[in-house]
Amino acid sequence: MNTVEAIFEATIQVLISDGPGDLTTTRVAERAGVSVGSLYQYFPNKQALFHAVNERYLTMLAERVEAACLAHRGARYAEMADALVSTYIAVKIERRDVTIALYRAAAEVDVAEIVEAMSQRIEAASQAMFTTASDAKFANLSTVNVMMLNVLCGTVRNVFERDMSELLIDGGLRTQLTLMFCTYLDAAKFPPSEA
Amino acid sequence: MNTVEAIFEATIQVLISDGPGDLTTTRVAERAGVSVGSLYQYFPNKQALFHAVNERYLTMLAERVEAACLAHRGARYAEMADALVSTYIAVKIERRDVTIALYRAAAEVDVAEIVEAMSQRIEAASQAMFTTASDAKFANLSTVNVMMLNVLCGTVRNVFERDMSELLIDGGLRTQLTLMFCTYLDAAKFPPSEA
DNA sequence: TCAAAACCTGAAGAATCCTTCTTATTTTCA
DNA sequence: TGAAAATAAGAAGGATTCTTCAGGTTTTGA
Repeated sequence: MNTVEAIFEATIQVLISDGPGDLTTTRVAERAGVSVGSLYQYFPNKQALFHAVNERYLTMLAERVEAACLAHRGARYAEMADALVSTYIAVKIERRDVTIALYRAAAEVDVAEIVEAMSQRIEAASQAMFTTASDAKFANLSTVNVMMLNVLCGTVRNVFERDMSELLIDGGLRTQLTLMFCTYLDAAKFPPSEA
Repeated sequence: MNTVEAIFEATIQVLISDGPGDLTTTRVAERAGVSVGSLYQYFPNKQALFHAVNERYLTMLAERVEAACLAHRGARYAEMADALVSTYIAVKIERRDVTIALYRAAAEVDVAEIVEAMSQRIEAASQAMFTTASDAKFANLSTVNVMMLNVLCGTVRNVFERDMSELLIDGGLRTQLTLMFCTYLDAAKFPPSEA
């Protein structure tokens, strides 16, 4: 394994086992099996390393969601909602420990910028998808779309941070969130469905 | 002002201006206009101070939500949803800087316990309220209720941390979240409304 | 082959930070 | 009033941490 790769992985492992408060250059180097000096050969400082790890993870997340949105253009809106929710949760659940570790570390000001950038990528991809829904047009899609993504990201984070395993393993979160989005989208449909 | 009170307020101010990473006993004492020695007269260590500040804030939040839930028993479920959303957002928006500062500081393991305890208080109060809805019974209220609160807490946090001012000032967050809950509750109603 | 470049090492400097402890001041209350 | 208790002050100890640097080892490529 590459030295840089080892450092990346070690950073995540330290984050998982010791938390962001105990993420020290010494510990990362030790875990990566290299010296502190080597670490500073590739990263100008601790902050840069931390930034890189977060950027990598969030970029991967954004790409996966973008791909899913692209793949569901022209589908029915209920399928779109399910795809969005399912993909997002799937990525997050794939490496649960990493997900939780990075959620905890997200407090740093530095990370906020990355989160913002990736949020906008995802929002754009999602909105582009819903615009092509085969069975509905939406009145104020922009607002609705922003809401859904805030709800999706926020709720998933909350569930992970509270470690509500039941909701994750039995798919309850996915099912309920999809249902919620479907009813919400239905209400935003244009022209409105007669009730 | 009390010394303890001054220390509490100073802690929040340091959290707001310098962030949780630079929350030092020296800085807090300085800002509070007391010596470090005095700080340690009231709190055994920095952690305890931090814990106390968070507990105080979250307890207040829980109490306000509980009161709102109690006040809306027997109402229509749409009104309940609005009350829940409105109250929660109102409390969070009242002192926006404090809200944001504590969100950022919530990464500490110590805080997770308090968050969990308060979440359960709020969940219980909310469920008790929705049980008394005058215009509907809900099939699996427990699941629906847990979902709504995760969505509420998660989404609001997301919006604050991303600093999406538009959604807060024009009431868009409140309106949309309430609408989403109403459509969701409507789908969970028993017996189901004919579509 | 062999010099230059790249890479690695780990001790040490410089800067903080948490916490304690001794001393001083103020308040309590008998 | 006056002594005991409570409160306050802030310098200093002890422990970490980030980062640099001088000097080795390995790889490259001509």
